[in-house]
Amino acid sequence: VKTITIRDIAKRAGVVPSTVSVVLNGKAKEMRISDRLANQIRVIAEEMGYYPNQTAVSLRTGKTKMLGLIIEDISNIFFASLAKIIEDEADSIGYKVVYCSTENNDDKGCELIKMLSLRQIDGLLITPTNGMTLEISKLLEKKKPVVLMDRYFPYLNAPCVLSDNFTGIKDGVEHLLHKGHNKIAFVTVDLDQIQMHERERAYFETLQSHNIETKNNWTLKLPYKCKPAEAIHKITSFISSISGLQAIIFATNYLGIYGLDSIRQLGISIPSDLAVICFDDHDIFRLHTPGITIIEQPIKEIAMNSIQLLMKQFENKELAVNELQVFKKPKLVIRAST
Amino acid sequence: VKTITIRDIAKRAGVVPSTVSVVLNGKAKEMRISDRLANQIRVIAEEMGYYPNQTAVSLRTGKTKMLGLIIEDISNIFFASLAKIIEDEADSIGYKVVYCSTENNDDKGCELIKMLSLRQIDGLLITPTNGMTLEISKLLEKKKPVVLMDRYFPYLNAPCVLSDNFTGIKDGVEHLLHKGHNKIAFVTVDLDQIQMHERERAYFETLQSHNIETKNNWTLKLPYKCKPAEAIHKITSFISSISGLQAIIFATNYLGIYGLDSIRQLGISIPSDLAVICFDDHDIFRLHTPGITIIEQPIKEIAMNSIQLLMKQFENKELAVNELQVFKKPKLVIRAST
DNA sequence: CTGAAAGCGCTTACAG
DNA sequence: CTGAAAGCGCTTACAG
Repeated sequence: VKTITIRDIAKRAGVVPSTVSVVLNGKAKEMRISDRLANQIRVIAEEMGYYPNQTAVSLRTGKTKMLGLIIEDISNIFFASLAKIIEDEADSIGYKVVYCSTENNDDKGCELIKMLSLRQIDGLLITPTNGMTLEISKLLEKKKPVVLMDRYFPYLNAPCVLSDNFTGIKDGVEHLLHKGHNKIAFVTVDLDQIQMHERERAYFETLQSHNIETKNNWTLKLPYKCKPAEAIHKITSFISSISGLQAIIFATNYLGIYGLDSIRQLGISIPSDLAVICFDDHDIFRLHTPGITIIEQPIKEIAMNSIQLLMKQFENKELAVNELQVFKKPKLVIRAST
Repeated sequence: VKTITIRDIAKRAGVVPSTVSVVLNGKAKEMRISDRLANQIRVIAEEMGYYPNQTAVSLRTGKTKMLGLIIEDISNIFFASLAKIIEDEADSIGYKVVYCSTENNDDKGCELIKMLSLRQIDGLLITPTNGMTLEISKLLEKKKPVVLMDRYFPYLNAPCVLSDNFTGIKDGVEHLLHKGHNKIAFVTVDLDQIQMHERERAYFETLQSHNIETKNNWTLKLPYKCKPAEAIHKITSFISSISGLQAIIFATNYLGIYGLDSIRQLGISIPSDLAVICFDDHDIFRLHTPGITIIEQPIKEIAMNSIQLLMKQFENKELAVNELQVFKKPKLVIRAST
């Protein structure tokens, strides 16, 4: 099956290919081509079922109308949700998106940036790993449109859109304090990522600013990629090790799931009025967690804002300083308990 | 920042661009280019940080090394999991993947096929909606490599890789019968998709083949995109409407989640020994469902097999008849109860 | 108003 | 062994 090109149409219309190109790109007026001829060309193109070869267009124009989405893991519900909103937004401006998972592996992440660059991707949305700093700074030098999401590098002048992790946890802590819970534990994950640091910092600083006692052994740091059984065990013994515990904050929902489930599953006796707050990634989990308070990630806001920042770069607009680091505040959602 | 092309290297090496191309494509031997020169060219390319422009390669060769993944919704954990495995598999053979969500909308699905085609995508992996039949048959005509996943059209000769939904439910039913449960309800979703029909058929036929009574009002069909609250309500009253109910099968995990959660959440009194089986999509859910039996979707097998079938088509191999419709059997996973 | 030409960066058949 | 040329399908600056 031969594909229809601009030449085929030109031949049929009795004009030269460039005329067809001009018409089909809506520049007929500009080039003062008669309406009659322009229309005729459009009709023929339609009849012949012509679609421009995007590869050829890309080679010529240098634009692929494709976005690269580099995330930790597409099968993770947080990133999958992000991916959906990004797909929708990209679609609305005529872009398709190529996704790639870093699996939090620096080398893989850097490789992905290279791969996508040589495919002439127009812009990159990245949830970076720490080891990607250099590669990202190269992109910035090349003026390649790029937006970091969810994580950022303090010393890199890259546009980024983030959860306001600090305020999220701060709000959570203050919610608990307001309810009269002063003895609050904190469960997090041992990941050297800025967002995890921010959450931990918020936990300590908020309590301190309210003159509430904090103790290091009220904090549990689970290894990244901790096996569920191990996580459950550690969380359980952690909880029972603190007498008079009134509340617990899970700094990631991943742990939250294991944690809450573990509690139910093992039937551990914890105070039935233990207040639980969990940093959350997605809607779906809320169904499973009656009685807990969710710090809801502003996924939609992050995704939409990221695309906007990318578009500004496409238009060669300078980003204002206050657009370089955008913080989207999580929302506290209180689930009715059973 | 100027990008390095084959010409720059040629100039530096004192040869003509085609020589560089030949060497860099590993055809130096073939073209009887001296090892010394070949090496020199490779070194220069390396030094200059050369990467071939994929767009140009694509235009010339007609291959983009990109796959299109058309699914219902990337934010759905089933498809996200599929997407991850497909990403990995594609990566291992040097392909990137562009994803698009149909949202079960026929028009959108057809549009996506067109969009991806004009981007010269090398092959398509599709979980089709019913209305995509025509567009897919066009692809087949054009000999465009395509594999349908998870769903298929009985009258379309397209390669497809599917869950063996019938056997999955059949195994589930027989598992229940074996345990001595004869009064089994079935909760499904009102979607005109072949896999849902197969699951329902398996429920009825398996019971009938064992001479077990079935009644139509032991089946609940929820509307697609039923709101959680509504689903919970319907499932709850459905369960309590059947006296002496011994077991229940959820034909999708989506419902399963709502269903099980609803039971807990509303504290409805159901027989504590009610056996529950749920068609499942992904690992993560199993954590939430102690005591139920999962019919586990063979996601990994489907994804890997699909890529293989696509590759065969890339190599212009004819597919054997038994490769045209591949059924991957779900696995029964019995979760320890609390 | 319209046409001829150059060129995006590459690969490959062809000629020496 | 190596080089010159054509061409993938398009867009755009240029010339009439």
